[in-house]
This record gives sequence, structure tokens and C-alpha cells, in this order.
Amino acid sequence: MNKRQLQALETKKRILKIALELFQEKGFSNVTVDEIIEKSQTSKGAFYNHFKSKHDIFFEKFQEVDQYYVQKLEPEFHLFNSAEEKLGWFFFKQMEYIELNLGWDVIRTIYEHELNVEAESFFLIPDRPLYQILGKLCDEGKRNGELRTDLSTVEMVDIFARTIRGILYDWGINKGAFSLQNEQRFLFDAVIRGLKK
Amino acid sequence: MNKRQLQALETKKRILKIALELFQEKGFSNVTVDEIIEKSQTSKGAFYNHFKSKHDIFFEKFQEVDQYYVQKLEPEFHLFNSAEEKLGWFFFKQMEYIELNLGWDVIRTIYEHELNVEAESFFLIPDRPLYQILGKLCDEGKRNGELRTDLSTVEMVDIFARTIRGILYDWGINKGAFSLQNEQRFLFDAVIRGLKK
DNA sequence: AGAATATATAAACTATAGTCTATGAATGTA
DNA sequence: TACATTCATAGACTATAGTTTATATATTCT
Repeated sequence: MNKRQLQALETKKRILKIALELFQEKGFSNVTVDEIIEKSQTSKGAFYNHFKSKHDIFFEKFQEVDQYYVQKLEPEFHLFNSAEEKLGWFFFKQMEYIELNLGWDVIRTIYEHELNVEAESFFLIPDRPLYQILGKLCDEGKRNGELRTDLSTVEMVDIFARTIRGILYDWGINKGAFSLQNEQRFLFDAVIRGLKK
Repeated sequence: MNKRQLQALETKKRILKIALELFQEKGFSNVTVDEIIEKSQTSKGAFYNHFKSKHDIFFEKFQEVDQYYVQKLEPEFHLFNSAEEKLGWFFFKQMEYIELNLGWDVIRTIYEHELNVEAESFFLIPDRPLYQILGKLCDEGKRNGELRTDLSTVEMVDIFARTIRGILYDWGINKGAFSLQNEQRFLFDAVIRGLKK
């Protein structure tokens, strides 16, 4: 890494740090880009050179979730015997992580941005780890005779993905007013039950 | 209605008509308020006197859904014998109505607006007809012995509401790329199945 | 009827996300 | 080493939703 790239990285890190602090303190929508660049002693040019948009800052944070699924959760699946248990545990850990590490304002912001017609959607990338993990678990459940075989794996994964979206969207509009960890169980248990043989 | 109120109503109707035409033609986000007021021969003052925001225009359209539930769907419930059938039919008709009469751009816009921290949420009004209808059907199902009794009615209604949100949100980010009427069945059937005794 | 009040509308103004252009310093090349 | 090129940054500019203030006219009150 040469001097120039180093300088650029420094700037990006400085913007990111200040921005996340401000978002934490005042909430995403109460922080302006002008404030971020002023406090981080940078400029509009620098900001938009490093980030596609104001939303994009949270986006980086959000993408960590997928890494968490692959690095921390997937290696633990062998501890459970049935696909049903794996799915239940996966949803629990997922919601726990989101509640503890991201918070509702991040979710709200990402979910809002994904609805922008201009923005290309992260949720729709077909080989996102989330979908691959869910796909594997559904396949396993079908093979084991635990899950229904009248639905294709893609259809099942869609059902789970929409369920996740439903509860997270609801959590967003409720401004985190309910505990994701506690409430997820009712919803996911019902859906898993509905997909069992 | 006096002359003044009549004049105001005329203005409101003119703005609404032009705005809906433009949204239909170019999509919500590609239409500016300036364009609406220019084409409808009005002004910013007139626009914001009649509508709280640009989103608010779609909001009026969206509220019709609840009227549809009460006026058209509720009176037909007696045609079905079980709560399960009623629920399945209700979700089908709901999604059919949304797909045929509102379209994904309306849903996208409303769902985006609901995520605004400033905006007070329509989805969260507790006595919204949607929740009351779902509550009644859940109660009926529990009384009949069709549905689980280990979950409270509120918990069940929450599950259904989140499921609806999940599929509609997904439809929004997919820009209406799948048929709501067709795909709803997989999802709601699974959830209803998961809530049966 | 005439004065006082309310209110629908016009339009200038503000806030703010995002774009465009210029500049200078770092890097590459002869 | 001297010139050319790339690229990060600065900051002016644009687009657009929404706010504020002024005005004119309808309605109400005495």
C-alpha cells in the first residue's frame, strides 16, 4: 500500500468513525452529511469518494451479519441433530446478533434504502450466504424426512426469507420497541412447524 | 358546503388526479412536487395545505384497503365453515386486491414512508380493521378447536401481520417481479399450518 | 353593511442529499 | 530529472422535499 492509498484509507476510517458515533448518538436521520464532513474535517468530495451514499455507511455494518452466519454459526450446526433444531437455533442467533450488535436504527435504515428504486438491492443477491445456509438446511430436512417435500427448496427459502423480512421490518417501524430475541420464537416456530412433514 | 370549501375540494381533487396520473406513468420517485403543481396549475402552498407530504397522496389510496376488508370481505366470511378457510381466503383476497388495484409502486412507497422516523405509522394503529378481523378469526379458530391455544390472540395476530409485511416488503424490493396472488399461498398456508392444533 | 377573522393559495425561502469541476500532490514513465 | 497521468480532496453547484410568510377573498360577527 503506497502513501496515497494509506492517506485515502485514513480519510475513509475517519469519516466512518465519526459517522457511526454521530448515528449512535442522534440517530441516522438526525445526522447530516455536512455535519459528518465538518466533524471529520473532510469534504463532500472525500465523503462521496468513499461511500456511495449516506445509507452506504450502515450498509458496511450490515454486511457483517452474513460473515457472522458463515464464520460463527455454520461451524456450530454439527452440535444439533435435526434440521429443525438447526433452523430454530440459526434464527435465534441471527436475531440475537442483530438486536445486540446492530440495533433497530441500522435495520430501519437498511430496509428503507433497499426500497429505493434507484439502489441495487443487497437482499436480492441470490448467492448471499443467508440463502445458501437456509437452502442447505432445507435440503437436509427434506432428506431426513423432517420437512415437507411438496415444496421446492427455493420455495422454502423464500418463505423463510420473507419471514425474516417481516419481523425485522416490524421491528424497524416499532423502533425496536419489542425484544427481537424473545418475539422471534413465536414466529419462526410457527413457520418451521408449518413446513414440517 | 360553502363556496370556499368547494373551491378547496376542487383544488385537492385536481392535485390528486394529476399526481396519480403522473405516478402511474413515471413511477412515484420520478415525479417531483414541482411537476405536480405545475401540471395541476396550483402551488406549493396549495399542495401542502391538502397533503402532509408527497407520500401522503398514496397513503389515501392505501387506506382504501382497510375499507375493502370491512365492506367486501368481512360480509362473505359466513360462506366458509372453518376459521382456517376464512383465513386462507382472506389472505388470498387481500393479496389479489393489492396486486390488481394498488401495484408494487404504491406498496413500495407506503412501506418506505412507514420506515421514516418522523412519520407516525399507520401500520401501528392498534384498532386498524386488519388487526380486528385477524383477531376475530383467531379467536374463532381457538374456540372451534382448530387453532393452538398456547399462543394468545395478540401473539397470533402479530405473527400474521409480520407475515403480511414480509411478503409485501419482498414484493416491493422485487418491484413486483413475482405474482403476489400465486406466491402468497405457500407462505400463508405454512403459517396457518404452524398455528393449527 | 362594515369590520374582523379565517383560510386557501401563491411563491419565496430553507434544508439537505448528492453531483460536478477544479486542483494539487503522488505516482509512473521517458 | 522532467513531464504526463492518476486520483483523493475541496468546495461550489444542483435538485427537490418541505416551510414560512404574505395576500386576497370568503365567511362570520356586531
